[in-house]
Amino acid sequence: MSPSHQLPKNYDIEEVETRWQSTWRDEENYFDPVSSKPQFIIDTPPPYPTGNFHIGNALNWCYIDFIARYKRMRGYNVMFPQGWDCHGLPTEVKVEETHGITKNDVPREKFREMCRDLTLTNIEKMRATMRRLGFSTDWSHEYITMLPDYYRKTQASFLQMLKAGDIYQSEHPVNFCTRCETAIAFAEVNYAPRTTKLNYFDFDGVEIATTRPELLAACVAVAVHPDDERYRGMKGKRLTVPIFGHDVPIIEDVAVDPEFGSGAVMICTFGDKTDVYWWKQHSLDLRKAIDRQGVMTATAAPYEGMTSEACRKAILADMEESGILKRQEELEQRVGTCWRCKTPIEILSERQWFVRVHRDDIMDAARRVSWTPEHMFTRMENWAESMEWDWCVSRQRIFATPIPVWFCTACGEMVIPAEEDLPIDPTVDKPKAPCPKCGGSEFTGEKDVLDTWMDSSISALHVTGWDGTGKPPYFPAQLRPQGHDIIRTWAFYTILRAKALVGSHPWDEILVNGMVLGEDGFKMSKSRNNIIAPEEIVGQYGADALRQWGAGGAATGSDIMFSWNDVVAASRFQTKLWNIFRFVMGHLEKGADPEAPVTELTDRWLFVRLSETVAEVTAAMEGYQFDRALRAIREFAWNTLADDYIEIAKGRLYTDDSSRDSACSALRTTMDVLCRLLAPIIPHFAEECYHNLAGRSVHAEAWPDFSYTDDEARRHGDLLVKTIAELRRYKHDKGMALNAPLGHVMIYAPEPVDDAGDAGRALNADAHWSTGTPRLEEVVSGVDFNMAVIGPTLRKQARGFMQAVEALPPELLKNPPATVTVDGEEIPVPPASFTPKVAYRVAGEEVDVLTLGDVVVTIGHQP
RNA sequence: GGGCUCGUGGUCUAGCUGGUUAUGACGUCGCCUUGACAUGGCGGAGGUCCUGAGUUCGAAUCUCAGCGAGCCCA
Repeated sequence: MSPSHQLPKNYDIEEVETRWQSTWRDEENYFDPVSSKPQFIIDTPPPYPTGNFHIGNALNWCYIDFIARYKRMRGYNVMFPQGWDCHGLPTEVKVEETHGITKNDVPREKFREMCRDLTLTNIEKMRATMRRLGFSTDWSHEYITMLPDYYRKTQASFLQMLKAGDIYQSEHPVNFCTRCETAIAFAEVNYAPRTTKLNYFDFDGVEIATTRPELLAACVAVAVHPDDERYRGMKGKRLTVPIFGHDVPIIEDVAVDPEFGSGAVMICTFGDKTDVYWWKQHSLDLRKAIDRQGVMTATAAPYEGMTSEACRKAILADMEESGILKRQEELEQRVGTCWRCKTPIEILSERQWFVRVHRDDIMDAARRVSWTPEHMFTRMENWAESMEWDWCVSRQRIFATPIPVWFCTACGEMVIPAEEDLPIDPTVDKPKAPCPKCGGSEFTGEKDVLDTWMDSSISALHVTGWDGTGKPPYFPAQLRPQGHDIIRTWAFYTILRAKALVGSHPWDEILVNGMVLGEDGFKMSKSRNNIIAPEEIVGQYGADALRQWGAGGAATGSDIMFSWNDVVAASRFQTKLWNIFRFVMGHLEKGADPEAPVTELTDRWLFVRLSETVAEVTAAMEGYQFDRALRAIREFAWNTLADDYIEIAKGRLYTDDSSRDSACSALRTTMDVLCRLLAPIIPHFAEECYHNLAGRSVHAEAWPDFSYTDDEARRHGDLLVKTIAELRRYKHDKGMALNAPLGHVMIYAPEPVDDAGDAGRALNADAHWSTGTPRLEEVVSGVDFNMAVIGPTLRKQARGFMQAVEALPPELLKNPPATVTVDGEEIPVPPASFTPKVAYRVAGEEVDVLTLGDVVVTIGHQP
């Protein structure tokens, strides 16, 4: 017999999920600008449109979607926008590759157009994946940073900060990638280990150790530690630089490490960050030996025109030949590299644009944000404390937001556009008025463009309705979800910009998610061949299974290993739920009074458990602990509902008894609540069930407000479940089938229990409850201590007390004395500090006896 | 070198403010085709809770040190 006449036996994941995805309407997820509900705006991460929505994105978006759906059910006016952070080098590189050109082969605007075309194609691919994962995105709040509507705001934000003095241009050493031919920010520098040679050579009589001999031409001083006896009295002397012949001073500085190399270091402009520090501290000269392409300049003649690599070899060869190279040592070092292309960065002094970093302001704002997990705040703090230079925001690239300024050709005055004229491209557009200083009409547009983080760091302003000035109408956003890998960039810069432009923190809360690792425990990468694409998972097990993996795979915030096991377990859970649901629907279809009250013990017990589950899941969702939420739901559905409740109440459902209606009501309510609890995590499955149950969409329903207390039902129900479990074990141990008939069963409990016959039907036995005492011989076999009472009450005497109690004669264990003797001292026996363990012996009758706590069960041998 | 996180049966994992059968999943072994489900049910085996010291009547849980892993930064 089919349990339900309406529902198919198998849950067809692909069919159900795609059916609902084509049924749901985008409008259902739109933020309502005139709603009276409290707002919940999520400042979602705008991914880089690579064309692949990878599994790390998927995890992040699962979290966001759980929250968005949950908050909607809790009555919030939710905004779940979708941005695309388009600008940047990878797209330029891809375009160059695909078209077989370099950026300078075509006009700038043509190149940008190619980049835009590629980006739009990629966005389309990623949108498709996102839809298949069932995210409740508000597509009416999509933003694309490369389009005029958005980069107009980026330019407006630039001008506002420029006018406020928070942006300035200056010649200053910057990190420079010679392959990308652009300046980059510290946040874009990664450090990679590498083995290099430390070269010792004779520098006009002083031994110097350096890893960068090619920078000899850029040497501007030699530094030693002031306490270093070897160089006592050398300060102020001048040395002649080998090969190049210019003079440099000897200086003293405590930052020199006397233990490293020879204790004397040559300062070049610039070998590393420390050189910049010394250069500033001691007002040294500037000698540029390497240019933007990484090629030696005229300063480095006769090595001019060589790459720095070739120059290094040539200089070392020349040093060796002239006998000044003394020896070389292997050295492990960590070298700064460009995060996009892995090329070692150079530090070049360049005219660039900078954003002022007001560290204390930023940290004040960061402290007003609630961080989950809390320790992620420390990362922000550490990063802010280590910032030494301002944020370099200019880039010498093409596909990016143009810096909207011109310079007067005649007098050099900087001219900026009016806000209403934005967006502009200063290399194409012209100022509308002559130069205010000299009246000149010839201008040069700024060719530099902005760091892409200048685009994405105003996302919080954009989604809260910013139009380029003033305070956004919905500011601040409620939540920023993001990965911990971009705390030093996106989170840091967003706080910086919100503080600078609006004067306050951008969001109330930030939820930081972990990284997804491959099944082997390592970061997913092509070289390890451990990449799993979301499409692969969805194709086999569906979006809901992937979402369950995201919810349950790890505690929110910690890194999560991908595991096919978890996905399979997730899909099995859905199968189990589907069978539960079919079973329930089958019984509801057979007819049941929907208004019938829930009266029977087992049914009321189920409600108690359901009520506890709702409380637990709600608390977990409030704290973004999706793993706890899912675990509580699974535990309830699989163990409490399926294994315990249904197995016990099943027999009653097949009767015509009036108590059947009570069970049907309990099941109807339970399925209703369960669907709502599941809705944020597995929206397709929950929708399919709920529609069959209630004929409406579960996603338009409120979060369940189910609260039920019934102490008696809880006590008696627990007793019933425990007793039946024990009798199942009894049958199992006897080698009986679980549905095999059992003889006369008497359950002696301390309180009268009315189970409506459930125990008898579940056990296929003639079962009766009694408060009497079985006529059995009772034997005290030991004692159970209640440490939660004994520990705090007796402290150091606890051990002695327990020994004293164990020594008591059996009859005193059943009727405890007022005091016991511990170390010769009479101490009072705390109430409820122990209970005797009681065993029962058969007294004449041929019965088996089971004891569980204070319940005794006797089982007759034959029916 | 500094900071952060973590170290629990074969594998992955829960265990937040300390309390005596340490959770679950996968795997494994045995029994059961019971009127929702064999993608199932019931039961079992399997753990020095990384190591050492300390605090405590009591430590997987708190403190310190060590070892190891990952991430971030110098």
